[in-house]
Amino acid sequence: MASSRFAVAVHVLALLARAGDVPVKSGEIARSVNTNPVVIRRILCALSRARLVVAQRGASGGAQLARTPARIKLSEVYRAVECGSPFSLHPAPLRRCAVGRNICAVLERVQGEVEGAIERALAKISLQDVLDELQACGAQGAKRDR
Amino acid sequence: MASSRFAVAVHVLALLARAGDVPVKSGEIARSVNTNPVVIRRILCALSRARLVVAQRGASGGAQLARTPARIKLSEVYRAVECGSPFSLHPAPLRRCAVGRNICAVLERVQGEVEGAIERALAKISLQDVLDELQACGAQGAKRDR
DNA sequence: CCCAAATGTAACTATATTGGTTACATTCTG
DNA sequence: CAGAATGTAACCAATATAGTTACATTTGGG
Repeated sequence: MASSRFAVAVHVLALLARAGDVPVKSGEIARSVNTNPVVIRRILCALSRARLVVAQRGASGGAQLARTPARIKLSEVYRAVECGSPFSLHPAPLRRCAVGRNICAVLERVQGEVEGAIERALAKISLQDVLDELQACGAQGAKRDR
Repeated sequence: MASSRFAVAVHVLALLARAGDVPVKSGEIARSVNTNPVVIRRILCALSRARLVVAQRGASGGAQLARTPARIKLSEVYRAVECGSPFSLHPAPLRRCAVGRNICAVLERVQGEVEGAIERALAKISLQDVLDELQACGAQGAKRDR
């Protein structure tokens, strides 16, 4: 089961970007994503640990981007909220078999190649690129909603 | 939860490669992988549908590679047994929000980039490469076990 | 020609992950 | 200091995965 945390995280960051420097509350974000505020806070928490957003507690708190959208790469977002590899190794192959004994070492290298490929693909895309595409997609879109 | 089907599939194919043209039974494979024969048969079934192996039913049946190891790319194996994307889109963002309305289209493109990157990374590795690395890893390894 | 052995597959179970929800301690601001 | 927000724990439902049993189907050998 692939998680949707990355998708939600990008959605969240896009909303924060459009809000500029006014802090956005988890409840508002949750409405746009169409989920529960706690789910959003969990994502925000991960993004905050990764230094991509800053959250302010207390009354009139909320979250803002920690950097300009051009300086946030999707690879950082991915690392912040997903586990990394699209497949895992099998637990305990038979050690008294030439294949079973060594296959995991080989597969770990393959796993490394794949993770690197994902990382590089996502490093090419910035949050600003996402905003630009959103703008292009929604050329018909209203400006004055949130 | 990332599945281990790809890892098991590569393990299975390596065993078939080493068996040459003698058919290997799911039970024998299961012993090396250290799992249940049905789990192996499920993987073999997917690999068979992808035309990577041929299975023979009935007494003295079993599975063999459908091609030489050099002509089997790990990208084909991955496609045969895994679902594709390491992340999924979130179900139903709010359509009356400029971001919510268009984010999924943008994310689908990102998803495409990532899937392409995985595909290309795995297309560079053949089953023969895996066999060579197994050999290198297990240079100390016995030849006469299965 | 049948029987043993193998695949293909359905059905069920246990376990883990994910996302949704409630609840609440903590931390701010006005 | 009161209200509002985050951070987080605890729980639940839904789903995916892998393991297991069971069995219909197929096939080759005696």
